[in-house]
Amino acid sequence: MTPRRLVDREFLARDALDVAPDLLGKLLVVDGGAGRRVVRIVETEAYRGSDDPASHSFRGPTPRNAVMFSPPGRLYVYLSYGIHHCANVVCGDRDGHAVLLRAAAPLDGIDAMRRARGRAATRDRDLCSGPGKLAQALGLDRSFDGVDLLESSTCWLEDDDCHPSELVQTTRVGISRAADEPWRWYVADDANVSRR
DNA sequence: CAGAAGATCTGC
DNA sequence: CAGATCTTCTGC
Repeated sequence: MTPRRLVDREFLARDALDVAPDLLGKLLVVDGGAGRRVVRIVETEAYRGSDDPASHSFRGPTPRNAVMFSPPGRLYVYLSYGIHHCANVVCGDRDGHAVLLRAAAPLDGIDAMRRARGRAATRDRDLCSGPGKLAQALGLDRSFDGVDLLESSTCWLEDDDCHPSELVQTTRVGISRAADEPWRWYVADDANVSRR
């Protein structure tokens, strides 16, 4: 059994543009009531505060996005379209930067993920192949907003020295403003990436 | 205070 | 391809 190495604060205290590609291949672990669930991150997007009209933090702090302006390493979780939750890792230096976790490969606790996802999830690659699916599979909701991934015993990021061979950089999904910025990254040829 | 938009997903 | 579903923010 290899020792667990957490993604550290310094790693996350950088521009979202640097953190987003570097989070590919890292492990996200949720150890809650439904048992231990582990996924490997395969798709991310950078959101860049006041430099990014598509970011929730573009116009400064509000009650909803307050966590985005806290120190790096917190989870920012919001409700999307009144139905789905989306989970982000706050990064940068209290400047509203965050990385949206868009897709992941299920590694452990797959039964729990399938139960959480319900009827639509038949194949493993349908469990976490989108931000809403990922949050649902892992049970991440608004109650996780503000959780410190470096201090929590329920939710954290691990580095097990997995380095994806080839990354693809392209434009972000589902936004209307700053739609041309190439701030989305995913692992090439990974079956769990959204919209394939 | 009303209205519109929204970092999505699913089933038809 | 449209409906689900509701919170948040903006403009009047």
